[in-house]
Amino acid sequence: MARQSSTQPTEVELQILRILWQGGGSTAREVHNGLAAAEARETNYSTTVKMLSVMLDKGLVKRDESVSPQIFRAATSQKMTQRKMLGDLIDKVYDGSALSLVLQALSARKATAEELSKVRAMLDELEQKQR
Amino acid sequence: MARQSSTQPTEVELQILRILWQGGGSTAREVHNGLAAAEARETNYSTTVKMLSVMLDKGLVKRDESVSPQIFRAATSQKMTQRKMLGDLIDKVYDGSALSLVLQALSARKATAEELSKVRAMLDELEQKQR
DNA sequence: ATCTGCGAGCGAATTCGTTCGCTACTATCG
DNA sequence: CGATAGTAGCGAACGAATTCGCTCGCAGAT
Repeated sequence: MARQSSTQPTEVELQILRILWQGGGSTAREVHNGLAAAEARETNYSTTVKMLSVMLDKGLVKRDESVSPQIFRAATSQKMTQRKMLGDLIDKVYDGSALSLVLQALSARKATAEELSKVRAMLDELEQKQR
Repeated sequence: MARQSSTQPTEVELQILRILWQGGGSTAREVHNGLAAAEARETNYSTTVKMLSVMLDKGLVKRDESVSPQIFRAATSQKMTQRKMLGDLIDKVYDGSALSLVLQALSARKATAEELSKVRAMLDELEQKQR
C-alpha cells in the first residue's frame, strides 16, 4: 500500500478529487453520481468504488469508516494540489517561466475589469514586499 | 493511424516536443541525445525512434523523409500547445477560473521587478481593449 | 426467516504508454 | 567486394491506470 508523493493524480482521480473538494466529503455513491453528472462518464458504480480504494492506497483520499456509508475526503487541499500541478506545468511546458504562463493566461481568457483589478492589487502587494 | 486531437501529449512526448521546439527540427539521433542529456533517461535508441513513430501516428510530429537522416518537427507550435494545456489545467483544477491561477502563479514563484512590470503592461493593454 | 437493495471489496480483463530486441537497408571504409 | 556503422521499423513485453464481474455482509421490507 501507500505509494504517492512523486506522481500527479491521474485524470479520473482528479475528477474525483474535485467532487470531494466541492462537497467537503462524500460517500462512494455521491462521488459516483457526481462523476456521472459532470462528465459523459458511464462507468459502473463498482469502478468508482475501486478508484476510491486505489486512491486510498495512494494516500490521495482519507476515509471515515466510523460511519455508514463511509465518507471519503481529499487528503490534500485543492490549493496544494493546484500549486503542485501549476509548478509542474510551468516546468514542463513553459521552461520554468511563470511569467510567460501568466501573460498567456491573461491574454487567452478574457478577464473582466474586476478580475483585472484583482490582479493589479496582487501586483501592488508583491511590489510592496520587494523593496 | 492518426488519432490525436482529444488527448494531451504524454510525459515523454512532451519532452520530445520540447527538444523539437528548441532545435526547430531534429534527427532521431539528436532527439535521443537531447533526451538522454536533459533527463536521467537511459533508454535505448530504438525506444526514441519508436516514440517518434508513435507521435507521427498521433499527428504530434511531422517528418521530412526526403533527407537522410530524416528530420522531425513538432506539428504544433509551442505556443499552441501551451495554450491548450493551460486551458485544460484551468478547467480541470481551477474550476475554469483563470484568475485564481494567475494569482497563484504570481504568488507562488517570486517574480522579479522587471517581470512584474511586464505583467502590469499586459494589464494596461487589456484594460485598454476593454473600453 | 426470507427477500431485496445497497455498501464494500477482490481479482481478472482491458487499454494505453513505454521499452526493447531483432531485422532490413544504406552508405561508407578498408 | 565484404565488413562495419548508423537509420528505420515492427511486433512483443511490461507496467500502470481503468474497467468491471462477482461475492459477501448488513439492514429493512414482506
